[in-house]
Amino acid sequence: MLSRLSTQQRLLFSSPSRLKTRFLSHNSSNSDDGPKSPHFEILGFPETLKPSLPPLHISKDADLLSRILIEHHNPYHSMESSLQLNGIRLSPTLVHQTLVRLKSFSKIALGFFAWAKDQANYRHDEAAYNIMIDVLGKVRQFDVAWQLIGEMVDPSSRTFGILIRRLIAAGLTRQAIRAFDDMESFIGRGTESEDFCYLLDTLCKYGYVKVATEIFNGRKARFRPDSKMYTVLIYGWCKLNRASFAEKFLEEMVSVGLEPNVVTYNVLLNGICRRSSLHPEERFERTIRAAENLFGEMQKRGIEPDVTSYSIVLHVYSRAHKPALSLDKLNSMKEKGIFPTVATYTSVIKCLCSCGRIEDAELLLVEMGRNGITPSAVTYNCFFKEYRGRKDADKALKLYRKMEESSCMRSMHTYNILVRMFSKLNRMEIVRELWDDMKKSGVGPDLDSYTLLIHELCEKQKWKEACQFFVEMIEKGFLPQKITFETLYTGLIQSDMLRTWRRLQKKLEEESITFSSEFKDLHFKPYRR
DNA sequence: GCTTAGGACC
Repeated sequence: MLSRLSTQQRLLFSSPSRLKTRFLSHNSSNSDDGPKSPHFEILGFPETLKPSLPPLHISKDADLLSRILIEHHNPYHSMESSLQLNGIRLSPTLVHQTLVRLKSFSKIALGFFAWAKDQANYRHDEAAYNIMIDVLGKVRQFDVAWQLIGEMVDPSSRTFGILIRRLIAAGLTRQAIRAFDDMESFIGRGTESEDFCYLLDTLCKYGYVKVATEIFNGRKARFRPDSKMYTVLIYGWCKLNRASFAEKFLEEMVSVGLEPNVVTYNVLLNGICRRSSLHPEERFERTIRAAENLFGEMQKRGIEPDVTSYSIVLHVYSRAHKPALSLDKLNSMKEKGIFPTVATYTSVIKCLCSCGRIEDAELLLVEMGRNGITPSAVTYNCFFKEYRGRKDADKALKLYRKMEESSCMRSMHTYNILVRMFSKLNRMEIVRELWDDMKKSGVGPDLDSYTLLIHELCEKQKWKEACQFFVEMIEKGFLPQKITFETLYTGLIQSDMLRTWRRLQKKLEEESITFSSEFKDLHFKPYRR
C-alpha cells in the first residue's frame, strides 16, 4: 500500500531530480496555493473502505473518493482497470471537491477528470475545468491546459485568468501575454480594461513589474488607464523597492487627470514602511516621519486614512518594539471612528507580546471578542510564542483549548510552536494529542513538524520512535534535511540499534534517497540545539 | 481579482 503511494508520487514528477521536486514542492508553503501534503493518514486506511465494496457512499463523499483514487489508481492505467467506479453518481459538488483534494496529484486528478468525461458521460461545468486547468498549470502542463480550454463550451475570462496566473507563476510571461491576446477569440467578447488590469496585477504580484510597465505603455491607447491600473503598477514598483518609479507613476496618474484614492496611498505607505530598517532609533523616526508626511498629503487631498493605513503604521511600531506608541495609535484611530480589524489587533498584540506585556495583550484579546472580531491563528500564535518563552504550559494549553472551542483554524505554525514547546517540557502526552489534531484537521504535518519532532525525540534518545517518524515522513514524500538523517544515524549506531539502523537504510535505498556522501568521512556530533 | 497582521533555528 505504501509503496504504491510512493510509486504514484514518483510518477507524478517525471523529472529526474524528483526528490528535489518533492522537497521544493513541500517547501513552498508561502505561495498562495502551492502543493500541500496529503491530507490523510495512509497508514491507517481501513480495510473496509476499499473499493471492492459497493461504492454507493462514495457518491457523496469526496474525501473518501479522493483517498481511494490516490491509493489505488495507477495513473498509467485506465480508471476501470484499477478501480470499480461504475456505480458512482457524479454530481458537480462531488467532482469539484474531489478535484480540489487531488490538487497535489495532477496525474490522478486528470485521470479522474478524463474518466468522468469519457467513460461516465459526465459533463464538466466551468468550475471543474477551472480547477483542472489550475492543477495542470501548477505542474506546467500548459499544452494539456490549452486542450481543455479548447473543448470548453464557453470559457470565461476567469478561466483565462487562471491560465495566465499559472503561466506567469511559471515565468512564462510572453506566453501569458499571448494567452491574454488570444482570449477574445475564445470568450466571445472583446477584452476589457478589467481583464487588462488583472494581467498587470498578476505580472506585478509575481515580480514582473518591468514587463507590466512595458505592456501598459504599449496598450495605453487600447485600454483606457484607470486609477486601479496605476495603483497596481505603483504597488509593483514599491514591491521592488523602486520608490522613484512608483512616484513617477503617481505623477503621471495625476497628470492624466486620475485621482489617487486611499488604496493608492496605502500602497505607497506600505512601500515606505514595508522593508525600511528600524534598527537605530533615527531610522525608525525617519520612517515614521515619512509615513506621517504621507498621511498629511492624503488629508490635503481630502482622503481619509482607513484601517489599512493605520494597520501599516502599527506594524512598523510592532517591528520597532514600541508598545506604548502602538497602544496610543490604536486608541487614536478608535477615537476617529475607525474600527480595527484582525490585522490591526494582531499587530498590536504581537508588539505587546514581544515586549513581555502579555497581560495587556490578553486584555486586547478580550476586547476583540467584545467587538466581535475573531482572532486568527496568527493572533493566537503571538501568545503561544510568548508562553513558550515563559514555559507557561498551563496558559498555552488553556488558550489552545479556547482555540478549539471557538473552532479557530490552527495553522501549521500553531502546531509547530506548541509541539516544540511541549516536547521541551517533556509533556509527550500533549505532543501526541497535538500531532493527532494536526493530522485530523488536515493542515499537517509538514517538513518542519517532522524535523522538529524527530530532533526532539533524538534529544530524548528515543531513537526508535524518531526512526518511525523518519520513515513516515519519507513515505509522505518529504525529503529530510541532512542534519536530521545524521543525528538519527549517529544516535542509532552509538546506541547499538543495528536492526533499526538497517531498516532505515533499506527505506532510503527503496526510495533512492542519498545524502551527500562526504558524511562518511565526517566525525558526527549528536544533535544539540 | 488595487492596499494591511504572518516561524525559528543557526
